[in-house]
Amino acid sequence: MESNGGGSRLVVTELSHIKELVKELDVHLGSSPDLCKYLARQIFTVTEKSISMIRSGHLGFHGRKRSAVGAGLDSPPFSATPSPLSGVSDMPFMKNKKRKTMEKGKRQVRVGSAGGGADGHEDDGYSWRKYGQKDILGSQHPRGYYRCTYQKSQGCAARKQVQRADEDPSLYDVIYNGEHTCVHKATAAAAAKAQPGDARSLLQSLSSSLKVETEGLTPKAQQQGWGATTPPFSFSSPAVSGLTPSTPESCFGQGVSAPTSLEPSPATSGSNHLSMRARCEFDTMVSALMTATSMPPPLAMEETTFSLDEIDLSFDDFDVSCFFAPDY
DNA sequence: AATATTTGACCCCG
DNA sequence: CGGGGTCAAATATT
Repeated sequence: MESNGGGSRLVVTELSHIKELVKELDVHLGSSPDLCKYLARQIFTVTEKSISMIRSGHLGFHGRKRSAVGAGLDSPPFSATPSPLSGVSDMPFMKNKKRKTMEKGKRQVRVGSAGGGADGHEDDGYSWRKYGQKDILGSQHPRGYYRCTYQKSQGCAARKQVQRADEDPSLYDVIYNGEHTCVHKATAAAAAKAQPGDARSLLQSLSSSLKVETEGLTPKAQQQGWGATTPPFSFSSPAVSGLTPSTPESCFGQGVSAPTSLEPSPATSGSNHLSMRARCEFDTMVSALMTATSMPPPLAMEETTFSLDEIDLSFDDFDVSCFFAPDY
């Protein structure tokens, strides 16, 4: 449906936006440990790099494989700013409306529903549980109230409100309230402050985040957990396989549970975005890993440099292995 | 049986 | 008092 030219431009636009979001995150994150800031900066850097890569045509877009991105997996574990997908506009909407200074700690975004399912809105990467719905005065559509699924198990206080826009039913206004304290966000924290020697947890975080990226694309194996089916990404490393996560589920409440259909939606501009993002995440995590473990002695990466093509490949095979050479 | 959603009641605040 | 956010019992789903 889309030409490659327009596609890449779209990607650039998209990434630029992510860049903006990250910038904002960097600001809003003033209350969090500066390590998070560091991570945010990393993401920013990588994003920029990616953009320049695309600009220089370094990566020809093989517009193959319409990986259904209908359910936009997004918001990397360490991103406190949920950024659903395509239509995220920070809030330049709400024109001459009586802007009621939003309380601090709230973030509002408008997202498009694209292929998020005939009824539902976009999946932002977290799993939510609806706890209420209310008709709002002056609004045609009711407002839904959600809280993080892990509020009970992990005390995650994140909440959000979703309301369909009156003007354009294909858009939703989402107000996020509170930060995620569940593993998803904890992933970042873990990555940031992991002490040397705690590399295994980092690797786990990494793999879990990559898993999140992949999950929505898995035609089969949409089962959660690692055991049963082939994990989206397998990490071959004595250090890791050695400890064999007792119960990955208990370690991190597994990633997205994409309630939205995995139907092969037209995938307007999907795969590339995803690939890019997966790569960005990977890079970020890797650098965090290296930093946290003080690169030199602990871990030495061997094949951590899989390119976009390889990642894309993984979407086909679901069998990409990363070899972390533990020299100890 | 365990979990998620629906929906009216309840509560707080302007 | 009334709007909007949350609770929780009843249902629906898995």
